[in-house]
Amino acid sequence: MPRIHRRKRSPVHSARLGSRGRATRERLKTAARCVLDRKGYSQMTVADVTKEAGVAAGLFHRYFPDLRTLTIELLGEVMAELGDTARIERGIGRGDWWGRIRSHIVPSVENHALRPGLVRAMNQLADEYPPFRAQLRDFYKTQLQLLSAQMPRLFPEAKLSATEALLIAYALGGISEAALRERYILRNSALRELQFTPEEMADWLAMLVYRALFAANPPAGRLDGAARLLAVKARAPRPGKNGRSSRKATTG
Amino acid sequence: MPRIHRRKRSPVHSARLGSRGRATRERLKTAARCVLDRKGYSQMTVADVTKEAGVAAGLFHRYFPDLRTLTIELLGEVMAELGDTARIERGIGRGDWWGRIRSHIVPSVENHALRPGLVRAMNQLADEYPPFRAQLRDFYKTQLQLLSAQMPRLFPEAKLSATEALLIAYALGGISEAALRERYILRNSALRELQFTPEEMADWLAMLVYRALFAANPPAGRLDGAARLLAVKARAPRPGKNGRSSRKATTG
DNA sequence: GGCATAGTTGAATCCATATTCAACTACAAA
DNA sequence: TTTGTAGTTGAATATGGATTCAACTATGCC
Repeated sequence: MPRIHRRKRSPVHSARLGSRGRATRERLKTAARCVLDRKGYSQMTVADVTKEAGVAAGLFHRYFPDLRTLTIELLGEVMAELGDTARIERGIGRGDWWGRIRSHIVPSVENHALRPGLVRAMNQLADEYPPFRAQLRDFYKTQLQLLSAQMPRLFPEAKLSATEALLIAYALGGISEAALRERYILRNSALRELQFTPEEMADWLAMLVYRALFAANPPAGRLDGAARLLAVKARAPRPGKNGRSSRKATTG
Repeated sequence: MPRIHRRKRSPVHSARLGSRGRATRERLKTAARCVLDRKGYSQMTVADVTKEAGVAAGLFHRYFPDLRTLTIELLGEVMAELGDTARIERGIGRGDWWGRIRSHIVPSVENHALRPGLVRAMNQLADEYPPFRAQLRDFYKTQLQLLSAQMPRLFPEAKLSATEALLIAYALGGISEAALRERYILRNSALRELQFTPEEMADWLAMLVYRALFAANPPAGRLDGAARLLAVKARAPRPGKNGRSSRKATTG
């Protein structure tokens, strides 16, 4: 966590900047995006950013009070792009759950594939700075609620409360979160060798989410990269009366 | 990330410590466990630990070269306890997948419930220090491989490679990881109000994992807390020929 | 050109923490 | 009781950044 000291002479307000100033401010932001992606938030220093921007160290504080403020501004912009749920859901039929799930996962895969460092930085900042954590949570929540808000009506017999639905939504969100972190952020070499395209990755993850949610495979027509997964399923769809009967599923 | 400076006069080797020394070393470890749980790794300072232990600041370096070393020693011990997979799998029948999944999740839930801070600290340290990241990955991998190693044989028709199975295992691991983080580490207030016991939480998560893996509900006999989830499933088990047909699942 | 203002520089300073160490204390063996 | 050694203390010092600021430069306007 970049140390933040107390003194603070506030930077020049953006509105009072001339065009040269605005340009420099942008240069710093671009540099920061780059450093953030390379080193992550908790390793970033002011010197990293000014060096990357090709600018004297002291200039930083003319434009930003500290690294955290800059980072929040930056990541906020990324989130705004990503979180355009209207765009994500465009063209998805109301009952087309396979399509909906998949089209929520696709941009997330792309984001991890394209700027893994930024995703990591987001998590670091959220871990260290509660207000941003809240912001990030809201961001996810908005996404998750598109799913969880439907659940009670989708499965009336289960009598799910809104909160129970939320728990399920968080859990399902973890499916792609974990896989994408392992593949793109930690760059697990085995997973890299799979050479999945982002599309295929999205197919596989959407498949798992769909199955966890519906206890069934998605409609077979449009599975694309994930069709092979249809064969991943219990051998005996109707096991006997007690748990032991599932022993049949074993190999050998 | 606690700063680690260069100089370093190495601490007294454990073997040369008298009984008083060993006791103090333990006291520091206990204190560190406590601070770690309270503040996490990246906020912890040497002063925190010595203060908690009720000991002069300088004494720390007689026993440990730096915070990271101490933390690794500590978390390694926690992992050793947790990773006793022999114990976890004891008494589980070979084909009893519901039992196996559930009994892997239970200790993880307990760990989150009991010492959420330590789990968080593990992630922070792994994020900041690659060697520990490798160690942690190995730890999970051991667990995951109990699952992924079986998959190719479990679903021969899917022709899963070992790596593809691993991807699935990571993804499934994310289910409980995300839910437990949200509930116990971030202390999401809505989820807390659910008042799930660790047992119930484990039941729900195991249920979702089982479904994602087998595209079916687990055998009905032993679901305990999660029985209600059986009703969470697609209304039309055999949708028509193309994707659109799943529209039936919609409310209204 | 002369002037005013915005923008830039980097050496000086500040700060929170880590790390050392010389002096001190507690204990145990002789 | 003496004395040697392990253990402890906390003030002094070292570090790696962040932050400031007085001097400097570029730009645009008259």
